[in-house]
Amino acid sequence: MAPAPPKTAISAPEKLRADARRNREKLIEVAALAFAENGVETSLEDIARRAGVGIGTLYRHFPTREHLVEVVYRRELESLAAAAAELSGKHPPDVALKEWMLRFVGYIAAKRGMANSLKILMNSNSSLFAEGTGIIRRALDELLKTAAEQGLIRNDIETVDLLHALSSIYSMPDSPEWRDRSHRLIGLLMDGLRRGSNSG
Amino acid sequence: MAPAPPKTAISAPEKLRADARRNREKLIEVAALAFAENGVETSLEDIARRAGVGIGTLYRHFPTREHLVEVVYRRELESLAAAAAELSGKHPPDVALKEWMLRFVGYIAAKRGMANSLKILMNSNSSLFAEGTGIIRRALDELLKTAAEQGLIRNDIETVDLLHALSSIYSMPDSPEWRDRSHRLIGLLMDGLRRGSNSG
DNA sequence: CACATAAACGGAGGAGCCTCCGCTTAATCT
DNA sequence: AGATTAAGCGGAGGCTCCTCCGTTTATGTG
Repeated sequence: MAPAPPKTAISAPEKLRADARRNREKLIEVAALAFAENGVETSLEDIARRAGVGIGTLYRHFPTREHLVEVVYRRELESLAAAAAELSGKHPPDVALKEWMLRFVGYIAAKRGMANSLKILMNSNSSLFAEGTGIIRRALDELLKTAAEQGLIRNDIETVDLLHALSSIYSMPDSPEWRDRSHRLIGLLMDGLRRGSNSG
Repeated sequence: MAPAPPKTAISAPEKLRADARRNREKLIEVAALAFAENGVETSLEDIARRAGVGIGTLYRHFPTREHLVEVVYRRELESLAAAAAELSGKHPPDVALKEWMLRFVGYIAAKRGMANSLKILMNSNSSLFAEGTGIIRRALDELLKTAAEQGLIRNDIETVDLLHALSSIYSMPDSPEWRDRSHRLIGLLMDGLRRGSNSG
């Protein structure tokens, strides 16, 4: 029996010709927009068109719709995680934490419309989901640790619990007030986090 | 809030024009064959063609592929259940029971190839699955009861346990011997069932 | 039987999926 | 720089999906 090839090609661009890499990036970029606008059911031909490449090129890079969705999804999570480090460099730890939570919540809210499609994806590739939450958890973990070390927040908080609290806005009705609500939620959480810290 | 309409139109043909009913029946019949041959992914246009109707007619009767699959699936289970009564009329209870088990096993085996598609269907409409197992369970229940009453088999057997034992061939590799194996399995089960009966 | 009419038919058409393969071009070699 | 070549491109083409609507027909009525 031949050894099974890896089940998912985890977006390993490696050695691509310059034009190929350009097209690939452009496709991911356009796809991210399109998915956000119209959900993961958006026509692939449309994405190719908007990216200015032929449909054949799209399919060469991403053999199935799922491949493309997966890469886009991973990108977004990674950039969300990267934002944590970036914010840490620009703000005091507690402010960085709050800012990041705001971004997180915004990201989650944007995904609300495609809940169904996402669930299907997660179902068919649950390792992706596990990986995704791992990435995010580590980012938040780092933010919490830094803030706690400087005594700006308490240090007895479980990262996953906070993550869970934040994720609750996912199930919020799609009203125009979601932004206000989520801001209040984050304010509340920050208050709770500061309570009991050295400085509180 | 308006009362939600029934989620699945449980194949209620009711008052259809004669030609409409004919077409509907023909479509179901052809679809059953096609699904058995090529799985539930068979082209719907092909099914319409083979049934001698236009594609529009197919879609009028079955708005989605799932509707069609559901109706076919239910038909098959119902006819399997009906076979129980029929066999009871033709054979002594224990023979009827054995015959029916053979049919059941044959039916299950036929579905093995489309395990994946079926799982998807079940997922999206689990009440259908529940109903299906209910129908079958009742049929087997009746067979067991009759045979037990006449002292041909023991009476301390749980229907669901027997059903479970029979279903095990579902996971049998698709070898050419599956028929022999399933016959041996049924022989074994029958022996077990007779053991401890009044006549044994 | 003939007529009216609502029910049902059916297939053209627009859109998307995905593959295949002749053409283009970036990268490499001399 | 020019030649070589394989990596990459892209869109035509074959297929399916599903809708829409002009045409046909079953059926109840006079």
